[in-house]
Amino acid sequence: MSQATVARVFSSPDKVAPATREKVRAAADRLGYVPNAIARSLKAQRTDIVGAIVPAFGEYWQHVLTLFSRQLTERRKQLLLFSFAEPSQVNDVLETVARYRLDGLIAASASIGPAQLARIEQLAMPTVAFNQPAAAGLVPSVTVDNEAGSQALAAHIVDRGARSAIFVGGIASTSTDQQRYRGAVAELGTHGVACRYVEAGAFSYEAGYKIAQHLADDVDDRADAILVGSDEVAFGVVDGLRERGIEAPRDVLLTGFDGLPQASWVGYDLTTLEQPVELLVEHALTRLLDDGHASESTDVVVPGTIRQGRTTNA
Amino acid sequence: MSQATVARVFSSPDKVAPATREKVRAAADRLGYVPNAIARSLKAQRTDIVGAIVPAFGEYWQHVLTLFSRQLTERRKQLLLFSFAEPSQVNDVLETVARYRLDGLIAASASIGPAQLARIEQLAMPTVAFNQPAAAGLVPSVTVDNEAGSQALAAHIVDRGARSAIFVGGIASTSTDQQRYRGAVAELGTHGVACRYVEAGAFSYEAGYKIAQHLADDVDDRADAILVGSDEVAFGVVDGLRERGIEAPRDVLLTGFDGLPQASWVGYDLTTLEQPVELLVEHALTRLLDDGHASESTDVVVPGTIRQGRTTNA
DNA sequence: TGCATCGATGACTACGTAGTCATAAGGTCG
DNA sequence: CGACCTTATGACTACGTAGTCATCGATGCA
Repeated sequence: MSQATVARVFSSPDKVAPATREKVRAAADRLGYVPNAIARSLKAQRTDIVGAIVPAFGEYWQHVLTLFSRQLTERRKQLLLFSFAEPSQVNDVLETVARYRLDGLIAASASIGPAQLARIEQLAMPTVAFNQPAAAGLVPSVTVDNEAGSQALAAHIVDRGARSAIFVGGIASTSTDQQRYRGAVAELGTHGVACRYVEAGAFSYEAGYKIAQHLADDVDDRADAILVGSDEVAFGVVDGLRERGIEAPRDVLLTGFDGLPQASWVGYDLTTLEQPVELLVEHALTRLLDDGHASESTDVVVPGTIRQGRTTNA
Repeated sequence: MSQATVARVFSSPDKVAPATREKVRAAADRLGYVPNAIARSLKAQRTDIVGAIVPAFGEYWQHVLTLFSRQLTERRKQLLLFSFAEPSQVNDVLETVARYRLDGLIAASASIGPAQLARIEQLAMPTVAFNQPAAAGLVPSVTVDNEAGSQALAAHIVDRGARSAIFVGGIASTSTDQQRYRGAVAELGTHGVACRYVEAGAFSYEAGYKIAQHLADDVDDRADAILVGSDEVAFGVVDGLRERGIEAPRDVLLTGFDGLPQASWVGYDLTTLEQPVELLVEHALTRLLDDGHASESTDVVVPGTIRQGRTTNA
């Protein structure tokens, strides 16, 4: 047996005579031999690994990651996770990413700014920005239609009789927040409904909970409807308002954004814009792995659908 | 400049004269050179990557994974994710795992049976079974103290006046279910309280929701308390019962197990056994990466603490 | 029987790094 | 000022694979 034959048995078995193949297989079993993917990657210049740069927190990202992992497994690829707790860590993370010659990179975080995107560009690694509108034009991107989604939600609450509204965002400087707010304002404007922006300070349950109590205490400034920029924050808002005796939809109409599984939980039953996450992930991976030619438009925007929950049942 | 000098600049900079170092750095910047981690791994027989085999579903695993990723990032290691939707996929996954020469492997799923653990053993890869009691003795493991936790919860509800109880598990054949049920039965037994086991059929919100409605409809078989084997199922149970007009703690005492973030959300405010997940993860990684000598006991069991929520506020 | 063809296999090499050893340049001290 | 030591650098090799090319035996056909 030569090393070459063994290699063939594991990489292109049909090029080896069946008898030899079996002998090699048996010997491998006996000796506990397993092909070395590292060496294979070095030689083949292909790792079968896709990297993902994501924030270390947040229900939404956990949910998305799970889907990426599932779909990658189906394609016989692995997911290498690069998570970061602080935006300041992103640069370090990028340098680490650069060292692994990944087959593709998923950039999923508002903390990845233009400078970082430029660095990614340099790496000459197939990249997709996932739900990060600010990256559009700089890097191929796949995004849910934030503006249209927000417009739909706004139209929905106007339809339910809202004459005043507040938009609760997570972090004002993020492009998702801006797009979602803009969509809401645009639609509400055509109906003569004003909409103030309020910043919760984070994309977290706790931030939503706190800001809701402030809103509740500020009696001068009640609104018919509260549009929350993301589901996780919305859950906090729902609970914070409840704490003050304000219940949706009785006292206020309330919507989220994202369509997390928990939004369907009966305890919240939130009206929200459901992202077609499976589809988004599929688009992202197609773009990353199958494409090659940038023939099609590099920025994909996929519409979401309204999930009608109890919180806007007038 | 020789290749050797360049290598030194990136792996042990202090062995290179400052002037040379800067020249190399500058040239690298100019040419876009980045060290190749794949080649490095091949040579060094060390990948700086830790693998994790986890189910593709479930809030709990998402939560744990996030923590692993965070702690690994601090140790300058990466997390390579191997997720599977069906238990039948585990064998395939294991073969893939074997090919990557990982620095360590986290086996976290009840679907990894003795046969699979034996295979893992063969790989001669540092391994830790995470919250998978059945692996104890076969592979080093880190687990929360399921029995003691369940006992504590049982004592708690007895203290709150429960005279009858039901245990709602996810999947009866899993070792976590069994340990948690056993703990409950043991403690309740000493107080003369019977405790039936009911299987939800999955570790999911939906399973809990459905089983709760069955329980509610079975009027002959009401109990003072329901001990649910995991938080995610418990959320479903809470909502399923509410749907039938049964509210905790008014009509029944209710507890979960795990201590997910959502348990603290005011909407549920669940009494549950909080796992010290940070600590568990730390133990797991220490065992995996720092240890080397199996001097200390290989099976670590860490106690949890009760989180007192509204659902047992008699 | 001789020649062309084809399938199976082996020898060899490159992928990019890190460690070993050798070598050259500079510095110290008697 | 020379023997010795230190520091910086280069040449070389192995890690385990896959692809290229060469080799060899068998088969088919005239």
